[in-house]
Amino acid sequence: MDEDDKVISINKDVTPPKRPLTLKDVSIASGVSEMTVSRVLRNRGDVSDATRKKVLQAAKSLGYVPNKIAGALASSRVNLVAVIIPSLSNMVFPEVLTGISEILDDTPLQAVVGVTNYSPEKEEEVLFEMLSWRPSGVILAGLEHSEASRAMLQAAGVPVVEIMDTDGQAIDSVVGISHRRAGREMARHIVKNGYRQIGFLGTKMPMDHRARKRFEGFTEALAREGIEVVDQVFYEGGSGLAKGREMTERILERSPDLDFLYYSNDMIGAGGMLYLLDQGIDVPGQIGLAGFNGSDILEGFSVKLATMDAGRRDIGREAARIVAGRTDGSITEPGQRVELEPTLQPGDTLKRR
Amino acid sequence: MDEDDKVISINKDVTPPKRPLTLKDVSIASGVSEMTVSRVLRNRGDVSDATRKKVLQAAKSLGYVPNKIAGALASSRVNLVAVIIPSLSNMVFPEVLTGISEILDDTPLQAVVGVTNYSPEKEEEVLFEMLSWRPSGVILAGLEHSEASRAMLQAAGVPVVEIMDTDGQAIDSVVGISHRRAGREMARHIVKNGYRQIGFLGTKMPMDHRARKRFEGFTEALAREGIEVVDQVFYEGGSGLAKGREMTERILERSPDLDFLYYSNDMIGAGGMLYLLDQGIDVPGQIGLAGFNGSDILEGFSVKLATMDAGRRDIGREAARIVAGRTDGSITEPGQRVELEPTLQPGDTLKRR
DNA sequence: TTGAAAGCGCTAACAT
DNA sequence: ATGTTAGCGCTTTCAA
Repeated sequence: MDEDDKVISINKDVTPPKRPLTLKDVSIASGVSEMTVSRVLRNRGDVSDATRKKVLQAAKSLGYVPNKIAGALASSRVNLVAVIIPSLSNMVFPEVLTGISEILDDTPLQAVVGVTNYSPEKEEEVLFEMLSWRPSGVILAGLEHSEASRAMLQAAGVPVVEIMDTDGQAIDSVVGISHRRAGREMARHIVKNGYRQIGFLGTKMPMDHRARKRFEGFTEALAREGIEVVDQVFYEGGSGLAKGREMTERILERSPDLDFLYYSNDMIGAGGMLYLLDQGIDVPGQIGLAGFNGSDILEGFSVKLATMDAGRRDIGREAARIVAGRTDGSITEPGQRVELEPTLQPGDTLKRR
Repeated sequence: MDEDDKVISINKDVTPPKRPLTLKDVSIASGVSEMTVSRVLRNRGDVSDATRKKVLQAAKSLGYVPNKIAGALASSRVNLVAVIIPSLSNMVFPEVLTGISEILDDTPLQAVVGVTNYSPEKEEEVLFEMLSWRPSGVILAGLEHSEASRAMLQAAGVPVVEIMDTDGQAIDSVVGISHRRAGREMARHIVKNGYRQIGFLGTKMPMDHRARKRFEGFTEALAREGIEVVDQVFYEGGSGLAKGREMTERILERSPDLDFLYYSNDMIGAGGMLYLLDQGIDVPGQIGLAGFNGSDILEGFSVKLATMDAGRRDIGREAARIVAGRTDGSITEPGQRVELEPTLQPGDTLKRR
C-alpha cells in the first residue's frame, strides 16, 4: 500500500484492560459455590430458582464470560466443527458454509473455517492445527488428501465428512455429487442438441480434482458418441469474468469452427458469454455455452447461461446433519454416504434455435 | 431438498477410531520425560539433538497431535484472532479475510471467523462465543455495536480492531476509510461531470451503517452544490446483479428524467448497467453510473462501471498488523488509528461524452 | 439442592 | 540438558 494513502494516529480515549474473570469471582459475588455457579451457567442439574437468579444476576453484572478452554479440557467436549475448504473467493464455498451454519445454528455446534488454497500441504497444516483443538467433527472438501492428512483424520476419532465429490474412496462419510456424472450428463445434452465441435475451458487440472472428473466424464460420454473435444484451454489463478473473456477469445482464435464451449465454472462461462455477445456472435445459434455450479449470478444476465447445479447449499446442510447426528447420538453408523443429483439448468445457451 | 435427489447408503470400509494420544504416550514411546517432549514439540529451551530426534520420531510414528486446549489453559496463551464480519456472500469480506490471513500467515496467529448477518444481536452472540475461547485479539467490522458488545470488548483485555469504517468512536484501534468522505467525493465527481438529476439505489439503511454514511456524505456534498437526490430505491436481501436490474427499472419508471444513478455497491451497479445497456440507453451519455467497492468483477464487463475502491485487502492487512504487533509486543500503544484513502476508479460510466 | 475433591493435558517455574 | 511440582479454570463424580 502507498504510504501516502494512510493516516495513522493514536486514539487516546481507550480504557485499560482488566484481568479476565473466573467462576470464582462469580462464586464470591453471589455467595454460592463455584460448582453451583457452573451448574447455573450451563443449565445443568437442579438449582433452586433463588440461587439461579442470584448467580445469573452476579454473572451479568460482572460481565463474566466463561472460559471454554477450561471447560473443554475438563469435560473433553468441544462444540466446534472444523470445516476445511479450498478457498473463500469461489462463491461455491461460502454457499456451502451457509448451508452448514443453517443446520448447526439449531445445535450447540459451531463451525470453524480453515482455507487451504487448493494446496494439499496447506490442507495438512490447517487440519493439524484444527485437530489440535479437538473438534467434534471435521467437514472437508474433496476426497483427495495427503497420506498424512488421511492418517490424522482416521486417528482423530471424530466424525469426518468429505464433501462436494462422491467419486472416490471416502475416509468416513461423504456428501456430494458425482462430478464424472455431471460431466457425462452435460456432454449428452450438448450432443442431443446437435453440437459437434466442442471446446473445453477450465482450470489447470492438478489443482482441481472435481473439474478434472467432470472433464473425464465429459470426454468419456462424448467418446461414446464418437466425438472428441476439439480444443481446450486451461488457466490458473482466480476465476473471474475477465478470465473467461480472455480464454474464449484465445480458443476461438485457435479453433474458429467450435460450435460449443463447456466451461468448468459459471464465472468464466459468463465472461465468455459476455465476450461472444459483445462480438455479435449468435448464442446459442452459432455457439452454444455451458458452465457449472448453478451460480446465482447467472440470473443477472439477459441471456441465461446453461449450467448444472451442484447443490452446494444442500451439500453443506447434509454434511452438517451428519456431524450433528453423530455428535448427539442420533446417527450411530459411521460411513454415511449421501449422493445428490446434479440438475441441469438449460438456460438459453444450450438449445440450437 | 427433494428426497428423490438423494441417495443415502453406508460406506463399510471405515476403521474404528482410537483414544486420542497424549504427551505421556510420546514420553513413554521415546523414553523421555513429558516436559522434554513438550519442549521439543514447541522448539523451546535446550534439548540435545539426540533426544530431539528420538522425540520427533516417536511423535510422528504415533501420529501425535498436541492438545491445544490443555496447552492454552496451562500457558494462558491462545493463538487465535477472532474476526467478526457481517456476511460471507458479499465478496468484500472474503477479501478482507484474505488480507488478514496474508499477514497472520507469518505469525503464530490464526484467524477464526464469525458471521453476524448484519444483526447486532447475532454479533453479540458470536462475540460472546468467541471471547469465551480467550483469543489474542478481535477484529470486527464496523463501529456500531450493542452496549453489551462494547462492554465485552472493553473487558476482554485484548487488542480490538474495528475495521471498514472510521466515522465514529472506536473502542480501541480502527482501520478503514471514511464512508462519509467516500460519498462526498463521489458526489463531487458526479457534479463536476455535469450530472444533475441524481438517483440513489442502495440497501435499507438501518442494516448497513457504512452505506448510510456514504449516503449522508453524498447528499451533504450535493446539498453544498444546491442539488438534491431526486429519487431513491432501497432493497433488502442479497445484493445481486438481478437485484440491480430490477431496482434500476423501477427507479427509472418512476423518475425517467434521472441522468445519474449512484449504487451502494458494485454488484447492483453492474446489474443496473447491464439493464441500461440492454435497453439501448446511452451510458454515460444519457445516464451516468457509479457503484462502490472497487470489485474485481467489474473488469469483466465491456463497459467499466465507475466505482470507489474501499481498499478491502489493505484494511485486512493493516488490522492484522495491529493485532500481531500488539500480541508480539512490537506495538505497545492501544488505540491505533489507520485511515485509508478511498480511491476513485472512474471507469467508463462517469464521464459525459 | 448444594458442596468438596480430583483431575482433564499441558506448561511455568524451579530444581538438578 | 533434563526432570519435578504445581496449577491453569473448569467439570465430573461423589458425598452431604
